[in-house]
Amino acid sequence: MTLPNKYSPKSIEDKWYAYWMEHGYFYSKPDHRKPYTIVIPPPNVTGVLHMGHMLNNTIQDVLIRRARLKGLNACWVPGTDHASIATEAKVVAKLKTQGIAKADLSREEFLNHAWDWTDKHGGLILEQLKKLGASCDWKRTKFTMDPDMSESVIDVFIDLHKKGLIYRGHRMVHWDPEAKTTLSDEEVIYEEQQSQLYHIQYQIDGSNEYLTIATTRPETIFGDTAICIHPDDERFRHLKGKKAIVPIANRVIPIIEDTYVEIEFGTGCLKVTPAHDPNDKVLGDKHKLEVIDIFNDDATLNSYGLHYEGKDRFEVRKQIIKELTEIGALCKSEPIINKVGTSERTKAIIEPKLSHQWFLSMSELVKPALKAVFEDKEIKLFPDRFENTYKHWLENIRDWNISRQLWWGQQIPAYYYGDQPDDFVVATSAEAALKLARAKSGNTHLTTSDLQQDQDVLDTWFSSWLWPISVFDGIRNPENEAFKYYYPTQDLVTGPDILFFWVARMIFAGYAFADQKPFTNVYLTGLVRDKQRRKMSKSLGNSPEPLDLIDQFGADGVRVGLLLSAAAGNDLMFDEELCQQGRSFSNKIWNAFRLISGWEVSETIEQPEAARIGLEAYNAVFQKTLAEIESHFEKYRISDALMATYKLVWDEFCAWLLEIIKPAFGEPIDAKTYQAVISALENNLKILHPFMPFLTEEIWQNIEARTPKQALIIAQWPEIKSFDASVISDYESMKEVVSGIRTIRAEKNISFKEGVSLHVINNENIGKTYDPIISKLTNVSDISYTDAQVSGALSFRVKSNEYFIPVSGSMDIQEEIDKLQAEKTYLEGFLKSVRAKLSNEKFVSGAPEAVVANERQKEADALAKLETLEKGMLALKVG
RNA sequence: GGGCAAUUAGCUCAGCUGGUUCAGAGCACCUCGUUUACACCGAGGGGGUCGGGGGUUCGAACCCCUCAUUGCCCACCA
Repeated sequence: MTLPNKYSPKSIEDKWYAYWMEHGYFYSKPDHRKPYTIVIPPPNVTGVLHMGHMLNNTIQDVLIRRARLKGLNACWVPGTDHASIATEAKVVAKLKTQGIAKADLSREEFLNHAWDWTDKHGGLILEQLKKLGASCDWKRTKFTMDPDMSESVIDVFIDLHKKGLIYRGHRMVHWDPEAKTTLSDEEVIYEEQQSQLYHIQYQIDGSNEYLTIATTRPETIFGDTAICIHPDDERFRHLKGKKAIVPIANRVIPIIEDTYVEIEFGTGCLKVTPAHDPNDKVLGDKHKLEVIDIFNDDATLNSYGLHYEGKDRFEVRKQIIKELTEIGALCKSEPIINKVGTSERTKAIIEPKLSHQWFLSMSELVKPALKAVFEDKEIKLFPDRFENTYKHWLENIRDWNISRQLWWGQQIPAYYYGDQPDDFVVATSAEAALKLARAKSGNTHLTTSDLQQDQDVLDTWFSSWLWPISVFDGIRNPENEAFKYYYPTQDLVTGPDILFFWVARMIFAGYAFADQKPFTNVYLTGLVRDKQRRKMSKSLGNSPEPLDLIDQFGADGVRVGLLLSAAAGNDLMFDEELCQQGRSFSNKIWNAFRLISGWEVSETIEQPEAARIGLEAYNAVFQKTLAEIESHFEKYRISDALMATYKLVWDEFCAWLLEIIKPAFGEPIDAKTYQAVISALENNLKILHPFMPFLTEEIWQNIEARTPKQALIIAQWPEIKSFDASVISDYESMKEVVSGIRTIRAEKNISFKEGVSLHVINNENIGKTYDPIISKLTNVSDISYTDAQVSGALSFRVKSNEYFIPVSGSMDIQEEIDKLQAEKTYLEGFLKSVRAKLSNEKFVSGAPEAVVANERQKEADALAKLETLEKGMLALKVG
């Protein structure tokens, strides 16, 4: 069998993914094993894969594959989210290109378009995840608008309404004039912007005096229903109880007093617009002011805007400034930096708007979620600093506006039967609603045609907060086997940007509807940024196409590249070079396998001593590393786990072990060594598999023919065994010796082909165990032990041992002496500092015994080495 | 305005409970190398007063104070 000298992932990846699917390794059903469950953060159904998905799904796949290898019943539930506002916006935009306006469609027609779009594009992202190697249980794929999922949402709504936690309220909410819907507090992003603060004069009614207010929103003067001053403000004392005239509108409004006004800010006078500012609304309620809403749903002015009716708010701002200037009402304007709320989805500037909306009361739901993290500690966040953020948000939470003026989503199951705000009932169907409505109204003549279902849908997050429960049908059918087995799930992997939107709310839902936490560990990834720390975005064009990367570097290479520098919670500065490193690593492993597979095995030759010792030492190193990897995984330090694996395979396995056991060119290898190295390779493939599933399966299946039951994906994680630390420490000393010899060869340009001899003054009394390895790796023809300095030789020291390599011809004695002198100077300094510590009474008495003993050991070692050095220098000078 | 975090080699970051992991890793860089797995390689090498200042301690990258810079989250000041 001849293998290509480069690993080529393309055909191999598709082959093994198909094989895994064919044999159902991803599928999970309840059995006697312990479950290990992850639910995917469902991407938007019409979304495409971006680097953030790549990172966070790679991590999930690593966790799932590792769990599978460790013998757990691993179940990774995939799915998609209907993403109400985002999807609806896309559908509206698409219809627009076809010349169709949403307003011209009935709800039903629009939803047909939306479903068409979903069927056409939906799930594309899941297909992309397969290219990455994601081992999801595809049979369990869910969509947040699957009939059973929607039913769960409605059930929960009705339940919460019954409990009085969901209520309808007339409140000031965030209005997105572009999507024409309200948004929750979390969906509003505040952005700083450069604005103007306009000073506008209002005439005092029945006087020639003027009063000046300051505002950033002059277009809202049409909604003014008062002017507010501070009761202690001397400047305006004489205006108490008077009225002012709104310019242009020429309406007369009262001048009120409230301590809310900052005397220092602006002019100390505030215009009050209760319909369009949350603070003004509070003032308005307090002082019983009139509320004048001047905007249409798209933020154009309505009839209250007089001659500006029908014009957009920002257009009106420009024009009204002009008009105010012309009539002399504008005294000045000054630049000011303020924050404006924008819609997370449409980027439109939010308009505060008073309207009837549905709210979910949060104060009770929050309690168990705080307890779970801070008292019972049954949910952990990684990194834990996010727990602070979580706490702060939970403790300051306000009621959740869950209604959206959209069509794409679960329609609110409220049915109106009359004109009063209270004339509605909540029920699963119109029929059920009718019964309730008749009972509530006392009107037995009501028919379904008298009922009008609420036109709004629920916030997307009102369905995704149920995700870990509803994917197992735990809302509708809490006693079902799957739910009882898989819930609560173990790990959740997601970005910190949806900590509030999703993670916290899932915790609320878990305790509220399943009486249990939804998951135990939350791993928060960082954001993927580009080299210049910019966020990756379509508009910047700095986001690589994930599938192209996979094409170029292989899925394994990309996975490794992403994980190498992705500590939990840390942003990832993505650079294709990382993927290159991943690809190189794939290639390195591939070639290690090529080397081994090319060996001819002989049953008759004996195992060389070097191989025996090398394997023994390597196995100890493997065990040590395995323990480190376990510890990294326990702390969710995934990139550290990968790095430990990387070094084990590249350095310990390839660079040291394979070189040690490698038979001479054309010679066969003994069977014993071969078996051992195959077994070592297999163990490596197992620990590599979570990171690099395709390559490892390919090599695994190439080592020997395997039945489907023997596939690597379902193999057993290597057993953890104890190891002898002294073996490792001697092995490390050996490496230093090898390195010393190599340095001399490199410095003196002695070719590897040219054999050299090595003389050792064995002060350390190290056994000769490793001599065969030293000989083999450095082409040392003979090693002799001596007590005396060797003249005409270059030397180096490992611990207090001294090593000499005689060189033919002359050598630069002075250079050697200088080298020794430099080592000596360093060592003397070191010794001085160690002794300073040891002669310090407080250190000796204060520090733990082990630390003091350690310092004494350092002192002894340094002294021994110094002696060696001095002897060496003397010999050089004499010689 | 409040809170959280970060600042260690050219870059990205480890450094977990203050002391044998104590100044590290990977990449990049420099020199050398067609040795029979791999140049997506090998061998060797250079490079940091651990952001500044102060303190606690026998001992500080690590704890405390302070300043600076950066990032993130939260907050209704027109």
